Amino acid sequence: MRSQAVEDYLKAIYKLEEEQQKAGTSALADKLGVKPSSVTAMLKRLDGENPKLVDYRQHRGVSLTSEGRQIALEMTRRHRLLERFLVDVLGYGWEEVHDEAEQLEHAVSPRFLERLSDVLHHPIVDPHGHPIPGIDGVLPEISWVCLSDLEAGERATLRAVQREDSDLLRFLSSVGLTLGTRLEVLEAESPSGVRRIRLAEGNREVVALGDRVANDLRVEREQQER
Amino acid sequence: MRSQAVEDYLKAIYKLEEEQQKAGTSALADKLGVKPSSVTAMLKRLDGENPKLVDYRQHRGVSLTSEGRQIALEMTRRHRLLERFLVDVLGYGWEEVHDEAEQLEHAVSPRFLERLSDVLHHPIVDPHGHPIPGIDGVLPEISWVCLSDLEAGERATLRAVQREDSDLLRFLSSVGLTLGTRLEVLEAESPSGVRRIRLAEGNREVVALGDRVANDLRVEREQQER
DNA sequence: TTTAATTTTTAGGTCAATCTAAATTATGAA
DNA sequence: TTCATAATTTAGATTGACCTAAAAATTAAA
Repeated sequence: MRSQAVEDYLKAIYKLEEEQQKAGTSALADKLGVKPSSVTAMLKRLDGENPKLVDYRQHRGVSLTSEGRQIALEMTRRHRLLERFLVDVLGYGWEEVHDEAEQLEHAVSPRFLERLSDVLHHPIVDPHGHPIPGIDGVLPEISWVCLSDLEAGERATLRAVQREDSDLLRFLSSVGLTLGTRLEVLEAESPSGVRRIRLAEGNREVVALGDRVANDLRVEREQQER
Repeated sequence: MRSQAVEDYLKAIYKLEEEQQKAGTSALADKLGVKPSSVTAMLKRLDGENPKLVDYRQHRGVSLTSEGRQIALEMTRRHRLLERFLVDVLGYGWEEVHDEAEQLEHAVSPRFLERLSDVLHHPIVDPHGHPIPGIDGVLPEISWVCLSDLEAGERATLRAVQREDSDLLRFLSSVGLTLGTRLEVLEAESPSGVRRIRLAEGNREVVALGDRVANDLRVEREQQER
């Protein structure tokens, strides 16, 4: 129990719950890169074991028990602190850290992690802007909105990217859209699905973004001056 | 292939070869904490697979092929660099690092390791004084001798401790015998198996050491002044 | 509401890494 | 050299995590 596989399943269920998609067998299979039949088998195990880590009912999906959520949050803390370490100390790019952290998160001890958190001065977000759960499993509250919620003319600061996709991340870096960058929405919400924004600093480049991407970018709204 | 288990077996065989004990089935079983029958099974696999990682003949022990040694050296590099990191960056004590590194060494990528080596300024010994193999698998040549090779009256500097034993390491720290400490041999080679040395710095404490321990401490001889 | 399509589960297998118990092979002391 | 002891290997099982193919349940469309 508490094998690497178990940790991965709990994390995947947690992520689906977070995205408020209901965690079904095949959604999980997809995330984990295994066949649905394997998922069914594992869910039965996790439901039937002591301690019970998930609530699973046939054909009805699965959810985490509080023990299960506890572990998922711990894994998330590990993952995100490790990503910070990779970027801040080892000089990785933000698009390169995911897979490495994915491996390391299963290997580090609680001891290691707390030392690391000290050395990094207890960061509250990872390199993509995702909040890092505390040791107590509490997520810092952060009130950012989707870039797609902004109207034309609004200004905001890029705070997070909700996708682990190194091509996207590389693209964002290449146009100067890194965390903390201020921007202004030129055109929002068009039927074509294309938005246009302008960087408020540096080269003031204009960037076109698809609607899916606009949905994955989280920004901090700026006070509207009038 | 190249599972955690495989990496552990190769490392264990390497260590036995290094200590010039012949690598027999049960010596390996001991080191690895498994039953001899499991070792036999694994050795057959490692011998029969492509690439062939060990030379194994029934009842006759096992040795590493150059591919096998290559991997064992890589694991050793990982282990020792990670130990340095734990001590130098995370502030672990030298007696606390072994188990943590044991886990991490299987999880870090080559990329990670080279970045780490950069950040640590390419150390050539781990916190216990053991040489760290280069990326090319070459061990830095170091000419240290056993403390037990010294005659009474000789002076030397402690350079390495050849045992992963946290009680021993804690003891050494507690009497001030850390790496780099200068010392003088007061009594050597007595039939009782007890040696007495004096620290050449600080409190100049006199320490009694058993013969097994004296064998595990490596020192750099000082030029005899006369 | 009936059926077709999709999703999920069951049944039965594989593979790596371990185990126990029994059989075999080596070794060393008399 | 012989035989008892110790070391090693074989045989056969187990466990976790996965698979494929077939069966069953759910969902959505006609």
